[in-house]
Amino acid sequence: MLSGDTPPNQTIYIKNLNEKVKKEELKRSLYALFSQYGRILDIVALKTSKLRGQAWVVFSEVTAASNAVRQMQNFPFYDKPMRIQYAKTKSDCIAKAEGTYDKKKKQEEKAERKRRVEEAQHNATSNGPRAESNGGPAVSSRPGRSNAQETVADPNNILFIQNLPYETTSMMLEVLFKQYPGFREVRIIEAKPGIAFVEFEDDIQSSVAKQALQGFKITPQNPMAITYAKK
DNA sequence: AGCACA
Repeated sequence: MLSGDTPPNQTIYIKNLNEKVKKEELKRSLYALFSQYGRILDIVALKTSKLRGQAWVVFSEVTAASNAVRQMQNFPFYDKPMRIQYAKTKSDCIAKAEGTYDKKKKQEEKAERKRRVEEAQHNATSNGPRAESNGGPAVSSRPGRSNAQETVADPNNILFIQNLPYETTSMMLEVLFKQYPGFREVRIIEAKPGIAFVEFEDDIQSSVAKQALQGFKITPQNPMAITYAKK
């Protein structure tokens, strides 16, 4: 069964984003990463409790969105694999451009959403013999075993770089990575084009570089995918 | 997990 069950839309909806990243930086990075698929008209990201960790990227073409959904699916971005779907509704900026944007209708929808939230809250508090929130044993079941985070490698002072263009040299990578403190060396594997290992002194320093260069494009087709090397 | 337009 396919998981992306929403019909194509020129806007993509991204979740599982790293919530620690500041909004402006997040937008910039998303722009850098996704502009390779087409013209981006808008990026929406809110940090409200309900909307943090999510973003909408509006493309000028549905085909661009489709490629982005497929090709960037699970792309490691700020240490977390992106989950990408088509947006459920048309973005305001599109409706505005089409002249179909109806401000009044929009306000009604917003008021309606708000109403429903308040109603739900009202039901939760005033009404019914609901179990109150003071009795819970605070389910902090962290069962010693790491329950399968789908093979995301633990932090490591060595980074594993994928999706490099064939013509990448270790010198090119060195220029990029040595701007970050703790840089030690680059190792490219002649027999395996497209990948490289970059070593730092410790995993804090490697993490900084990893985050900074995640998605960096040596060519427009090659956003780097950086993960920690396996131990 | 969570679909908005600060």
